[in-house]
Order: sequence, then structure tokens, then C-alpha cells
Amino acid sequence: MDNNNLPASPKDFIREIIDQHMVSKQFDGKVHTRFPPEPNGYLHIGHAKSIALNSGIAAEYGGKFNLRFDDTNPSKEEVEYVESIIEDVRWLGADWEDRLFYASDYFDQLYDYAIQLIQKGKAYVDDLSAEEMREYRGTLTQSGKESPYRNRSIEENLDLFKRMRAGEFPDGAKVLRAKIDMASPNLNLRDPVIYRIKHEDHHRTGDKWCIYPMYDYTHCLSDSIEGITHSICTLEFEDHRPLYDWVLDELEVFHPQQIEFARLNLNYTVLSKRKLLQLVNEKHVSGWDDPRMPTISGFRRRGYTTEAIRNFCERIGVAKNDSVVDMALLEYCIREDLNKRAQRAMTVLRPLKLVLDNYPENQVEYMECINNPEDPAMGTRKVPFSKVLYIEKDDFRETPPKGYFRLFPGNEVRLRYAYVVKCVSCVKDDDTGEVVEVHCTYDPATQGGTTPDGRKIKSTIHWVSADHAFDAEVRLYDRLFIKANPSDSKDGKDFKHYLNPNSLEVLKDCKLEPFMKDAASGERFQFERQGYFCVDTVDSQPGKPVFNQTVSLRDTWAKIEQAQKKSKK
RNA sequence: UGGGGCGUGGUGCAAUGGUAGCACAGCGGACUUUGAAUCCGUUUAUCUUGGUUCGAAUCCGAGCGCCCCAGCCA
Repeated sequence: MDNNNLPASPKDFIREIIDQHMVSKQFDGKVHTRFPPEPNGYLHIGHAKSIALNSGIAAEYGGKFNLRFDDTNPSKEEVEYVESIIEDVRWLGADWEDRLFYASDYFDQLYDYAIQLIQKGKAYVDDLSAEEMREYRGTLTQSGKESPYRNRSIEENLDLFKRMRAGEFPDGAKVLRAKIDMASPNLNLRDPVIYRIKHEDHHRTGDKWCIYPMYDYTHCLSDSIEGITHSICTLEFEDHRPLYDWVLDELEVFHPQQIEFARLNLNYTVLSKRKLLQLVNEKHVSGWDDPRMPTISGFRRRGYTTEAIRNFCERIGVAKNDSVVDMALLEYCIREDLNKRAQRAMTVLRPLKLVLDNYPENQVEYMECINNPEDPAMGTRKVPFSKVLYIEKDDFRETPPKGYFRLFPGNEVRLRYAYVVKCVSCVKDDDTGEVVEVHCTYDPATQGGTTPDGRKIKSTIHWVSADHAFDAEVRLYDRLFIKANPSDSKDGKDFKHYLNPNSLEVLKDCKLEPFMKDAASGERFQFERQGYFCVDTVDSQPGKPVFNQTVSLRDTWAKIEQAQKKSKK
């Protein structure tokens, strides 16, 4: 925790509050946080922010961190989600040790507390229907009306609540409500429902219960039971804090401090479980782990690393401002990480045949290539080179635009780690006019790509030997939405209206270096001059890898060219 | 128009009465066997308006704007 003489890096407001608690001994100098997901969907990058915050704080203050499922609503929750969440939280590196809990673990205690509330005259059974209750609640500007059932006797409430539990009433017939204040300007305090009847099986408790506690009642007590000191949640629960405090105070139990921060928003995507579920259900994506999804499993399958995501969470900071973080920052974080650790490889995504007219037929040379210039310890490899090669279509232009210094008739480029070659001609398809083959001569004096005469070669391009390459499928991804804020419905359009029709591009006949044939599932590479890619963990077969693009390399030339096109318009 | 929050460059986060700073993005340059990476430089900000003060992003008043709340969801 001590960081020597380094200037104290600015702390966010939550850590400042905790610092104060440490000084005041508010919680005996203890820090205990938790991450409380509802298992009704997969975790996304916004949850990663919360996980990083909560687990990070626990680690920094020498405290503990719990994982607790907020599973109080059996109609929405599923085991599949529980399993995915456990996997994702673990992958993110948060350690709950032996403290994996479920709010449903506390159903018995919660029931007993409810009895106590009734006995104190602080809760009552109400027979109002949902619609009636809405009417009685009043509006934002008008106070509510008290229910005619509000003043039942404690005995009657006790009896009724026990019979609710016993299953004597159908769904919706009765609820248990906290007796607070129907005139409160805070609607959460207008006698909130704390128990409802649901004759439904729960994924953990089976058919033991037909009444289930509500979030506001459950969450504070679960925190209290677990000895959570700092209950960190998002801004929309700020209005609920008075209720959180009310329940704990009435029951006179351990009282954690709820603190709210602004949830993460990312541009060009959506971060709401409801919307993500819709994308999955309506098959706009292949599943929760589709590499285009902003879910943890999506990013993982896309090739993102834990380190990059945690680093991102650190960089975005924590505050109470509603904010939208630029996707470019996330991309920067993953590039930064992968640049240091990814093995380099030469892969041709859109192949164009290149023939070296003066190179001996049937000759093969093995060129020594550096595996990672950022990490010499990763060594070198030998890559076969021959007369007929593939290069990237985009690396040749019959008529080069301004500023283009790759291959074009008469120009010289370096074939990376191989030779300097000069373009002499190209062959075009008679029908389409498309260039299908490029002819060059190589300079034998430039073996390895060196220029003994000292001449400068402006461009170096990658290649792969036609006879030695193997074909593989590579998937390129673009942002899922074409609009920075797809959820903005001011123009009346649904968020799906802004789905990017080109967010996925499947390339089938990519030419890869021979050694990659045996790449392991999930293995990450930098395809030189193109981007970072990983072996898809779902669709790859042994000896037949399929690659997912994690993120492209920055592309200055593409930017220049785009600017040129724009200025012409 | 009730209540709760929030307003700092394009974006995010700092500055806690004393030189408005950091990161990303952008732009320019150096270097380069990846038009990558790296390095250097650089444009751009305190919602408005009064006040307190030697001095205000910070404190006070008034206004404006944005977000959240009327589930038996979380």
C-alpha cells in the first residue's frame, strides 16, 4: 500500500470516503466489499468497472471481497447466467476466496426479519391490486394515499403473512409492505413492497418458497449479514439509500455504508442487459459471447486480455458524472497490452499473387523472422520463401494515389525479412479488369531485406509463400452500431435501427504462415501490419484454426486516404 | 412542475481558496525492415450571472442545462 515517495495518485471520491472511515474507525478499520449481480444475463464491460472497483478496493485496503448473486426473482433468473458470471468474474481476476453467496441463502433470515418488522408495527399485509397500488402511490408531484389495509392489527398481519408463506393466496393477491410514509417526496419511501407472492420454483431453493423478498429489502440485509462495510452501487440507487438505511435502522442490525457512482457508458455500443438480451434473442449476434458483444465473454472470445480490461477500468476513473467513454480508449488498452506479448506472424488476408520473374523455379529459402521485436526473448522463426508469393491486395496499386509508397509499376519495396523487389508488370482479368497477378524482379544482393548499398526503401510489405501457405478463415469485426449513442431515441428510432450491417466480415481464403496451422485455441497473434487476432475458441478444429480479429493496428495510411477521398467530394 | 444527483478541452478523470493538469482522441514532426510501436511538440476547457476574497473550477446567492425516480424488476 505504501508507494514510497511517489506523488499520491489522485484518489476517487469513494476511496476518499473510505480513507475517512479508516481514520474515524467507522468500521473498525475494516473494508469489505461485494459484487452483487442478478443472474439474469451475462456480464458486460460496465460490470467489469464495478468488479474492478470493488475487488480493487478490497485488495488495496487489505480487506475482503464477496461475490453474491442477487437472486430474489425466480422468474428472471437462470443457472446458465450464474455459471457465466462466476466464470467472468474469475477471468477478470477478482478473488472472492470462499465467499460465494446467494441472497437466496438468506431467505429464512429475511423472513424472520420481516416478522420482526411486522411485530414492530413497521410492516403490513396489503390486499390492494397492483393497479390500485399504483393509483394509491400518487405521482411525482402529488403525495400518495394510505391503503385501507394499512392499519391492520399486528396479529392479523402476522397471520396473513404466515398464510402468504404457506401458499394460501394466489400470485398478486397480497404483498407485505413496509409502513413508512405515503406522503414522502421520495417514492421509494411510500410504503414499498418488500415481499410478493410468486408460486414459482427458484433455481436454488426449488419449491420451498412461494413468497420472495424484493431488492430493496434484501440487498441491505444481505450486505449486513455478510458484514459488508461499503456497499458500492450505481447512481440510480441513490434514491433508494434512505430505504436501505430505514430497513437496517428499524431492525437495529449492522449498517453498511451505501455509496453510489456513475455506471460506465461506451460509445458505439449498448450496455444494458435488456438490450443485449434482445440482440441475442433476435439473432442479431450469434450469442452472448459473440465477439462483437460488449460482454466479458464477448471480449474474451474476441481476444481481449484481463490485463487490458482491468487497465481500462483503472483509466476511466470513478465519479458521479454521467459519462460516455470513447471506445478508442479500450482499443488503446488492448493494443498496448498485446503489442508487448503477441507473437508476430505474416498473414495475407486478401491475397494477390506475386511472381518473382528472376527467382529460380523450385528454390526455397528459409528467412529468419523476429517473433516479437518488443521482446527478444521470444526468439525467431524460419519462414519459407519462394518464387510465387501472396501479398495483400491493398499493397499494390496500378496507379498509385498521392502519398502511396507501396508496390506499383516501376517501384521498389522490401518484402519483410526477404528481398527488395521491383514491380515490372501486372496481369489483369480480361472480363473484370481486376489485377490478378503482379510481376517483380528481386535483387539478390538484398537477402534478408538489407540494402548493402545503403539505399532507402520506403515501404516494407508482408508476404507468404504460395506453395507453403495454408488457408484459413479470418473474421474481421467493426463496431456493432453506426451511431455513437444507439440508445438515443429522440428521433423515434429503436436502437436496433443503428446496427452496423458490416460489423462482421468473414474472409475465407486467407493465406497464413505454415507454423500457425497448429496454433492453440485462444492463442493470440499480431498479424503484421494488420492487427491482433486470436484463435477462436468455438469454431476452430485441431489443425484448422479460425481467427477472430481482436483489434486492428492503427492505420495512418487509411486515415490519409480517407481524408483524400473526403476532400475530393 | 415533487425529490435525488451532476455540470472542467472532442472524450474520460484530476486540481479540496494560490501557475487549470494527466490519459485517450486530433494535429505536426523525428525514428522505423510493421504507414505499427517508440520519442518529441501541439490545438482545444472551468454552464451562466452576481457576490465574498489580495486571489474562486473550488465558498455563497440566483438562474440555465443534463441524468434518475410513479415495477408486486434489480
